[in-house]
Amino acid sequence: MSPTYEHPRPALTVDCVVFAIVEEQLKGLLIRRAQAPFIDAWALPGGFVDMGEDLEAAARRELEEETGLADLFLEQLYTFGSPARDPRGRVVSVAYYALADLAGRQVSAASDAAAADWFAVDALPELAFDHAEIFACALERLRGKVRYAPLGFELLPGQFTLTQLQRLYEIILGRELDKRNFRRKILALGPLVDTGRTQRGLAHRAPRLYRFDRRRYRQLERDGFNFWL
Amino acid sequence: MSPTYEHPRPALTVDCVVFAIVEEQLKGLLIRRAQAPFIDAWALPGGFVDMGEDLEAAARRELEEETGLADLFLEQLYTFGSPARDPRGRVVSVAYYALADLAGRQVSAASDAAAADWFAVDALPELAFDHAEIFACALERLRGKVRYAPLGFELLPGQFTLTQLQRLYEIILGRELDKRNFRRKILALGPLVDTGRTQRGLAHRAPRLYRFDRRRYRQLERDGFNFWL
DNA sequence: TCAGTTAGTGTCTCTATGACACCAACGGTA
DNA sequence: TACCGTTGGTGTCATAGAGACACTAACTGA
Repeated sequence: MSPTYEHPRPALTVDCVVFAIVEEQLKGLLIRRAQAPFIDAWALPGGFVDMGEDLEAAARRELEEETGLADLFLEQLYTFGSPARDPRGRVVSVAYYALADLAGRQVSAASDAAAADWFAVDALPELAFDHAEIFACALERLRGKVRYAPLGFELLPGQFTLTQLQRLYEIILGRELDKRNFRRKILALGPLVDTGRTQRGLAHRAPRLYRFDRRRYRQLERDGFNFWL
Repeated sequence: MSPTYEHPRPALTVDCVVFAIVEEQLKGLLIRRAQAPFIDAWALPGGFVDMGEDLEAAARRELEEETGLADLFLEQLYTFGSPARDPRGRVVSVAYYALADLAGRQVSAASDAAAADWFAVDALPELAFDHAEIFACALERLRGKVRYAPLGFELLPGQFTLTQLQRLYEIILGRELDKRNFRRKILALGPLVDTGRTQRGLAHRAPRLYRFDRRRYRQLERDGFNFWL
């Protein structure tokens, strides 16, 4: 009844919730808006999707433009489309969440952003649009999915110690875990391999470095097994 | 840099994957398209989102217009936005999946659909656009989520027997379950309550009827517990 | 070399899961 | 009305997984 080209169209944006472990806390990345509406307010990095551009590509582009971060783990979260969510008019936003390993990456405000900074997930400032809702949705997803999918490794550098890994899970899940039980279980899963290297240079006993073997994980996944904590 | 109104806009649609148990099989609902492109091809029910209309509302509207089904459990699935997924131009589609209890509902083709029918999920015809991919995504989600969320009950009428419930899980998961273990576990969870009624009129012993108590389930969920099979 | 701190390891108990077989109750039919 | 066929409903035992728990080893810096 209604050919495509006649239909009135909502505008389409992408928004990204980026998580990282910073200073022993789970934090999210926000930018300070340099434009109206909500000028000077904190918001999620994101922006309009270009014609001919894939949604995920748009999310990656906006993320890099506004924060300098590239090549992160990125997954679609949910699409927010309440008619009144943007004062400029009808704007539908496809939200993504991303995980960054903190290993010395520097975030740099750029493009439409006047500043970019990390905020503890339970101490966010007021956010523009419905971004608080999007953020909450992403956090819930992360906390839920980390229990049955190997997301945690995306927040660590390629090689890491078991203590780091355990701390990471404790931070995300918000409760303490038993060291011996944690190690027993996580090593029994299989895809964690000892690199043979140790981390020297710290005061105290040098811990072994492990890495996560994605090939082995995919194999186990196919055989149908149960993750996890 | 780019005010909303100047930005070129993709068209926005919703598509729905509707599941039900029909003739002891998990089936999905498809419509036969009455319009170009893909005229006469089987496709998912769906269509363009109106300006000012919420996304979920659009999904429900299209579903009712094209199949006559209303008031189903409906949840957002994923948003598909490859630039080339629609030959008419850039069309982004927000996909939903729905669960219908088969209790005598009749589907009726209407509006843009020339016909509507149920197909076993492992014996689908060729589908229009990228609808085969959307369908596969929905099926994977259903099979995954049914194991840790009480989706199964949405596929049954308000009162049901434990045998029906067990059959349902066997059909979705594709494997047989032990009757005694199934009952032990599912009753131990709590939110399943005996209505005191039995289903009479069949040949053979009259089974008890149970219902799923959502209030009680939400309570357990808050206390943080682990579902499930 | 010693003090301080983190890394790394095994056992036991309890709970959850999976395998397994029989009697009960109803309707239909002879 | 009795009996046959079919589905409904129940308990135990053996095994595996999860959680609680404390000490020794190894490194750095003073």
